[in-house]
Amino acid sequence: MKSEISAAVVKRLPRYYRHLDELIESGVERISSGELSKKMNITASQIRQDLNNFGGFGQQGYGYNVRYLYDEIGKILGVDRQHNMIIVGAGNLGKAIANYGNFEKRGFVVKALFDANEELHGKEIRGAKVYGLDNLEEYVKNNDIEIAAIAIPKTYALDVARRLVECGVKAFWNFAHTDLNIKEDVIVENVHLSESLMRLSYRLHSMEER
Amino acid sequence: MKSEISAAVVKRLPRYYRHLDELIESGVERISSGELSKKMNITASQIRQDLNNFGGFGQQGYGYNVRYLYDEIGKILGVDRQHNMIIVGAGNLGKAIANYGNFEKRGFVVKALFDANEELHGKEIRGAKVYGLDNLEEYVKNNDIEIAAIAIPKTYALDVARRLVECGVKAFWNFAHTDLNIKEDVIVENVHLSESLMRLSYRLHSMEER
DNA sequence: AAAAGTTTGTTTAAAATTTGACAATCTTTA
DNA sequence: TAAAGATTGTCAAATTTTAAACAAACTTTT
Repeated sequence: MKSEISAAVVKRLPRYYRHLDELIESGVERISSGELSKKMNITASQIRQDLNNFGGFGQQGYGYNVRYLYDEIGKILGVDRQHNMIIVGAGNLGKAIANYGNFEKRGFVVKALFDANEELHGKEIRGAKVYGLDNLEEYVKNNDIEIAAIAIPKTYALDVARRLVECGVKAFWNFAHTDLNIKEDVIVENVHLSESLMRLSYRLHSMEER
Repeated sequence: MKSEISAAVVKRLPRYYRHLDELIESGVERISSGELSKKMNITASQIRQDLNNFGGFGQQGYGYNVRYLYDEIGKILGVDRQHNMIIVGAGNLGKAIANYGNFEKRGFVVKALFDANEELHGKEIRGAKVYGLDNLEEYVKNNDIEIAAIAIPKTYALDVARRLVECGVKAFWNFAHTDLNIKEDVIVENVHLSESLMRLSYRLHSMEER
């Protein structure tokens, strides 16, 4: 069932979640697809169809209960559970991710960092220790790690990822500038910052040329 | 003309660019859409159609000249020119972006950072000084700034962005967890890390349930 | 230099996504 | 409690995106 949900829909889900969060903070208790469509700049039809992939969360003549919908989407996204995470690479980016506390609110807990640089070993970032890469396998096996953020140069990324797959890591949050083609059942969510910046650049120039 | 290129195509362009870069590094001089399709895990048909949006870069019976194609896509993306950039927010993320040298290779030059925290004022990160937010308008007007990276809490993001639009900034690289709805002709490229992580989480759970 | 083999650019078909429309059903009003 | 109004869930149409197919044109081989 769930596996039939299209990537296009999945991509929009977190955005619904964020907007519903804002509505809760504003004290809004109910909302119609029409109102939400104005706030989010998408069509009401799309909202209704997206949500219906997972079940009928609304009610005719009333709309959607904001809190209920928020919780349901949270469950769908899996942010109602805890996910243990490690960060490979304690450079600027790795540190930035580790320091960002908001992920923890959504259940993503950074348990440890790993780095080749010996000077960093033993240091702590928001309660998470930095270890050497030798300790990788042992730590992952003993600490129920589901997710690994990859924040190291592309040259090492695939090697490390393969090692992690061997000890049971099923999902990668990949910041390295390379595709992590491993196995079919390993999940890779890419955050390619330089690609994002190039898209920005493209749009900047295509604007000028009109 | 250019404005008719679909978002789906633009999204793939930087990936082509990266793979061509890898090919150059490996000393490969020519490549067919068929070979590239294997390397990139997309269909050859899509590659040919994508590239043809911008002109005929290949030759029948030969394929594509890697270096030439790389340079042409570079021009299309606008990475053959320099883009001056500022970073608003010199926290962990702002610093990480500023410290990452690879953007500069593609013509994106971080000229300065801005932060509310007075302790940071005057410090330098890779040659870029940190200023107070009072100096924002003056600096942007005098230094030909095209792009602003927004790495501050969502509460302040829209205010700062509006101020920057007033002084001529046309493009935002937005890391704040909010939509920057400003004007039609202002470009916003979002990097919503928490949304990315939630998509990862969704896929992790939808896997388990199969 | 002719024949065989490649591979592009482009056309056409298929698949996926988005939008529009409306009956069914709930809420609110009188 | 009945009528009016609102809004969902869903079906059908339109649009967009992807994939397949193939003639045209180049390269390589003989």
